[in-house]
Amino acid sequence: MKKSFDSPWVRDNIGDYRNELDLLLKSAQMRAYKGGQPVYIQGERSRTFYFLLRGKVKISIFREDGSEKILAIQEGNTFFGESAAFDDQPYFATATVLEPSEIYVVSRDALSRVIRETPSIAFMLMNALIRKMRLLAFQVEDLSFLDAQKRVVHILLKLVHELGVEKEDGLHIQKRITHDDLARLTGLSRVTVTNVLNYLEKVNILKKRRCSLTITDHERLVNLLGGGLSGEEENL
DNA sequence: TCATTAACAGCGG
DNA sequence: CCGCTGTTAATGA
Repeated sequence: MKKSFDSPWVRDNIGDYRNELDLLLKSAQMRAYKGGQPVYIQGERSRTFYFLLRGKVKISIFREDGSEKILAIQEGNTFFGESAAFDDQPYFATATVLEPSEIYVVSRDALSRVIRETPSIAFMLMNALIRKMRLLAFQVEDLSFLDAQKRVVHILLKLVHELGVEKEDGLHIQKRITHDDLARLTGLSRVTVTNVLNYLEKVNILKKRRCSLTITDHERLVNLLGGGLSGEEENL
């Protein structure tokens, strides 16, 4: 078994389905989006879904008071809004473009047409959907069972696994991530995230600069998470 | 006890 | 100037 490192930072949904993707995108329309624009909003009904070719999109759930739970941050070669391809329920989340992006718009009708000719296109989408389902399930697990410190530790492990780069002083997370981002990803308050990060720095597990983190002692970070997570590898 | 909200000050790009 | 961070006080489960 592998550790549950599926990161909310989603970077490729395609895998071995290059040909299927090309066929699908032939019947899609490309649009350019500026940063800050919404692609769709929670509650909207639509018969179109999206493929992010290049750029960055945030998928999140907002409440009336403005608080936000980030479900995923997606970069190039990923699908989003897939629910609209399959049923008539409104979108359950909001998709916001974070930087200038090129996005293909695919209609449900076009999808069912190309699936009839090339059924493996359906498997491509199922593959993307299952990966997101797993990602969401792991977030539900953390929200249900982990305390604040472990939630921060786990998101750090996921991010470092997905985005980590070896540096002289440790594993560096090569993305601009604020304490606020971590709070919205983990369902914690910013104060709590800052406190945990300060503690981890005090005990020499990581170094932080503004918007940047370096893990200097990965092993002890893993130990802080402790056992008990499903899918976690046993080292006997 | 642990975490949250609100508020504010200092830092720095 | 504005966004990010560190910190405190008050409040709640």
